[in-house]
Amino acid sequence: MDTTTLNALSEPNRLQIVELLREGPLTVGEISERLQIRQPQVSKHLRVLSDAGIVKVHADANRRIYQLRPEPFIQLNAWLESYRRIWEERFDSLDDYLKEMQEKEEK
Amino acid sequence: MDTTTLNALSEPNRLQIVELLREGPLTVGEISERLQIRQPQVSKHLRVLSDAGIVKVHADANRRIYQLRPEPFIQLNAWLESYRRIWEERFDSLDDYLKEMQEKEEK
DNA sequence: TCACAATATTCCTTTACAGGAATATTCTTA
DNA sequence: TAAGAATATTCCTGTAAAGGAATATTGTGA
Repeated sequence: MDTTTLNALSEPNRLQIVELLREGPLTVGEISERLQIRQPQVSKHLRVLSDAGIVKVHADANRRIYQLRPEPFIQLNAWLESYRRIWEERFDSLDDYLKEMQEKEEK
Repeated sequence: MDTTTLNALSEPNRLQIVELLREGPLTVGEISERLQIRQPQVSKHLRVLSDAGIVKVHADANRRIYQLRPEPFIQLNAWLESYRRIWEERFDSLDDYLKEMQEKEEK
């Protein structure tokens, strides 16, 4: 797992943009209006999201339509899978660790 | 979704620590050694992870055993769920958007 | 071609935060 | 109780990055 996706999503305004785009593609102006963020900042955030591969652009006249790309989410999901055992695990792994420590000390 | 979890995970060294802890609980010293990061930095990163609720500590003599907490991962997974339709969706949502735009202009 | 609309970029300032080094704290054991 | 582990904290410095304001760019339609 590389941190570019997480990093891009960790900025509050950027996360808001992503959550908004979850409902469907939007123009820069629409995003700016809906979120009450000035247009230049929206463009900058979209740039970061685009560089991270989280959104893609489609030119339509002099508008730019932004939409989410599925890949990073699929990737994130795959990464999370490897942690699934942590919350499905019935036994307390801390006990295991302490037992191990004890065994080492007995040697 | 709040950004504290994402923010904590977006730092490369911190992510490494989390990935290491995925295998089981570890001491500060063990983390420091395994990842070749100086102890004070490890402690600092663990502090951030702890504040974010990603890890919990268990005192054992003068050692501190850190281990992952499941909650943030469960939460992250739930959040990701809401994006699942994006990558499972068969139809191209961009086309829908363009059609909507066209309809609006015809009015 | 010109004026305007939509978007991107640049420059500046401020703030958050990571790492280094040193030191403080806490616990154990001899 | 003193010394030494293991860990946490503090202070400092450098750097990345976010927001504001202004401006550049690109495309459209008259």
